[in-house]
Amino acid sequence: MRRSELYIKTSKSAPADETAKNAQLLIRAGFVYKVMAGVYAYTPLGIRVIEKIKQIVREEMNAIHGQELVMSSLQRKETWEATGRWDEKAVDIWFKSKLQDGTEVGFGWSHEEPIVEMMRQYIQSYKDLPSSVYQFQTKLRNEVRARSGIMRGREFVMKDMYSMHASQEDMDQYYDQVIEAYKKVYDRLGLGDSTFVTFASGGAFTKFSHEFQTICEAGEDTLYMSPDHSVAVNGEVLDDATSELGIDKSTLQPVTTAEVGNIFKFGTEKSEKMDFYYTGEDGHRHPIYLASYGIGITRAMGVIVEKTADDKGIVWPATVAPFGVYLVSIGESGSRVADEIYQYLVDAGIEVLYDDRDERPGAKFADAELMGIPHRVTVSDRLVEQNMVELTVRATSETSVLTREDLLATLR
RNA sequence: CGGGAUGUGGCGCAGUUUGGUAGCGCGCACGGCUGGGGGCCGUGAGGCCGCAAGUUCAAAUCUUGUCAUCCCGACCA
Repeated sequence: MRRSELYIKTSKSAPADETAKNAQLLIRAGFVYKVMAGVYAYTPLGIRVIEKIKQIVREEMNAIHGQELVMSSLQRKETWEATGRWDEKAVDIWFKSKLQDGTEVGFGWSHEEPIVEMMRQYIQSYKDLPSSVYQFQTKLRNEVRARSGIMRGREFVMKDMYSMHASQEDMDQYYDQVIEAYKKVYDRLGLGDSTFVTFASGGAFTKFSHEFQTICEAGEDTLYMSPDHSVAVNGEVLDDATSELGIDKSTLQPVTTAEVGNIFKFGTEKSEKMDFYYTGEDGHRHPIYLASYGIGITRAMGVIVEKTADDKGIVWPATVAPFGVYLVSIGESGSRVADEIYQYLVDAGIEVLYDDRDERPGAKFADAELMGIPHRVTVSDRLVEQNMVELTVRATSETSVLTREDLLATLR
């Protein structure tokens, strides 16, 4: 894409009403637009990152036989009444409204109950199990207080998956498979080294859940970790979990983390409440074992920014960067040759953001760095004389002068 | 929902204490110079000073209300 055709404009200053680093940088670099507190729109640049993250998650969920679908944002009151969660005393983050005929509806903050209600239509026999479905959905949550930029909004993109099983053993086995899939996801997002599976509060249906927590100063949680990182417990269940695991609490050290995923087993409790049963080989009806698995897509995006940014701006891992290359043209012959290089790289399947604007070099360099594109390729008059191009790595500032063939080989 | 702070061209800010006809930087438009780190010069466009009521000859400035935003806390499947 040519920069001259991209409407995005970068800014030297961050908006005064944002203090979160992720929001400041994402707004300055033109990835997001703030609509109101906790609500952000994503620009053409921003959705490229979201789609990259989603695709990684999609591939890993498909690999464990998850089937993608999309539920609705509008939900029925009756769907939630069976489990008592329509009540605002049970769930205090509901957005609710009414149809013109007075019918009450809710805006989806979760899709647990709606998924069960829908799957009931399709799953009746042990032959239909196990099954696992997932979606990417914009969740709407009426949080009393939004904060931390895109890390905790009232509207955010989440991947939620639900698995259904005939037995506890089958659910447990699949649950462990999901943990491994999640680890692959966080590895690919560049967060693997700092993300840990932790014991956390189980909420309404189980005693403990597992959270995927990434060490991040901007996070809201406190994790207690053993020195070898083999045990990680969320502060909210520290006493319970350590006694259950037989661990001396004083050996664990606190770190600030951000929750980037949460998985939990419902067992059969929710199925029983929602009349979600299957007929077994024995001809009798049995409740279905359910588990649920979430990944905050937009939150992960915010965490990546928080963790990788330096004083010049964002530093996207190559796996989620909106473009692989930021191509800078300098001077007249530089621009002419940059046009060629652009076509050359695009034809080779490389995603290039080509800064073809009539701007001074410094402005282009600053934008390349602020936007966090992994590689900057510079084509200037003086490089054209040598028939060479320059490659600069965003993360390390390492610079090399190459032929265009070597450039392509390096980028691949 | 409790506590604190802030709302002034698209963005960042000054002006409010001591009321007197709104200013700076960035950005934007036009012209020129420049051309490897957000460069320079000139000209110009753009503002119901969050909104509403009140005090006053006169309100960005004082009073009251209200809305919004941020931070801390509580909350957070």
